[in-house]
Amino acid sequence: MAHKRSDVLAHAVTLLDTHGLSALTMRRLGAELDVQPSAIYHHFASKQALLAAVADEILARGARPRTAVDWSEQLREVCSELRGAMLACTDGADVVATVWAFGLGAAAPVAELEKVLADAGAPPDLVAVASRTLVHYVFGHAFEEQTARQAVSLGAVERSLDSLPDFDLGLDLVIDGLRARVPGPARADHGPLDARHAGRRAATTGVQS
Amino acid sequence: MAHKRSDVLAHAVTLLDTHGLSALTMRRLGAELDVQPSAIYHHFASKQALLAAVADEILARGARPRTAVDWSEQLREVCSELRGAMLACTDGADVVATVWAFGLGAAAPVAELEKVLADAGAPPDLVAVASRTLVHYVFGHAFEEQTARQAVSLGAVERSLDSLPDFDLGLDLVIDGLRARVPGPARADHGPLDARHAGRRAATTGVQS
DNA sequence: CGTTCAGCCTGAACAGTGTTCAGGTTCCGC
DNA sequence: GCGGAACCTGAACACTGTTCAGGCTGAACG
Repeated sequence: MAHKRSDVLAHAVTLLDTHGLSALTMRRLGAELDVQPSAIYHHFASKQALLAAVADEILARGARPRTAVDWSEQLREVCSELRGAMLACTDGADVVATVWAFGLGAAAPVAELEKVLADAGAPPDLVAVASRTLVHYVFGHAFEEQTARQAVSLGAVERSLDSLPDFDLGLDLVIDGLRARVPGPARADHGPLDARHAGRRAATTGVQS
Repeated sequence: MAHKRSDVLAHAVTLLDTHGLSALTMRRLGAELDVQPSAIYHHFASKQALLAAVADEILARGARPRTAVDWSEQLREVCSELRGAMLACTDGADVVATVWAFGLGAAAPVAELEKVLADAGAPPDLVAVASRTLVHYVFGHAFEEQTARQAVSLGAVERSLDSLPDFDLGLDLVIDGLRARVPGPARADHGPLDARHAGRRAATTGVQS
């Protein structure tokens, strides 16, 4: 029976998650579908196009409902969802970040960040800079965390996972810098920003691995 | 005449700069040296090891003297040098960021950032988080800028280069967020941080391309 | 002088990679 | 029944990083 584009995509995501990016080969994916490698080119113009679709699928699967009203919390929500989606799939950060960097896909989160910032009243320059700064941070952090995690699981290094920099703290660094530049009603009702971290950490770090 | 390891490395960097990362092949590098591809393995254990050496060489070539005394300006100096070094070589950001992400090299800038922050009196957690946040930002920004630049030069997209987010502004975002968390004598003698950007931009953006 | 030995290299091969293409099915709607 | 779209085959092309047995060269040593 013939496969549809969505079947090929689903198998590609499964193969990526179970055996990693290096196993996501046209030949291996073809074998998984009981099909010649060349058959995949009927559904995707190139491997890059396949990977772009995989990246978008990873993001779609990690979607979570939006509840925050404050713009700084909205930024945190988007970044947290992006991070969770990438970490939920083996080599997800690598795939998503690469696809986005080459402008082939994975553009939704950035657009969302831009919208939040624009609605908060940030000037256009700041919207562009801040959304990219945030996304660079999320990509870099997730990629590093995922790389380190699998380096440990492969027994290459015994570097403890707890020593990885805390995601929320770095995010707060950028958001706090942003608060001084966004005119809107930013909720800055916290003290010297110390105690509130420990409380939120467990909640926002929603990784299912 | 026999080549030394430094000769191979120098030719590799030249090849990378003139024809890009995709041209940096063992076979092509061998041809450039009038040598069989396998001969390179006498100097470098693998292509990854070669790339790690190339990344360190790119960083070494971009070294600039340190003059700042204030820790925030020191951070800017290190980040600016890192950015300049990567942008000065074709696909430099890609090579350096990848090598660093896999822990194979390019560790010097991060160590330097950590030292500056520690000397400024930042607590250990913050040192780790902030240095990584900064380096993620610099890598992400440089990679995106370099990718966009060569996409334009190849005629693929007509996206204007001026619309790229400003490097210094994003850096200030992080550093300002940092200022509230570092106890030391941070020079925060500026007003609503508007006019000073335009003045410094031309000076710090030291790209020689 | 001859010998030794490390450093450097050859040339062929291996096991993969993404991609292309002419041709061949299969199945649905008209 | 016919046309045509969707899907697939199987072989090939032009690459990639990497390995390995063997050969060459030049400097140091006795």
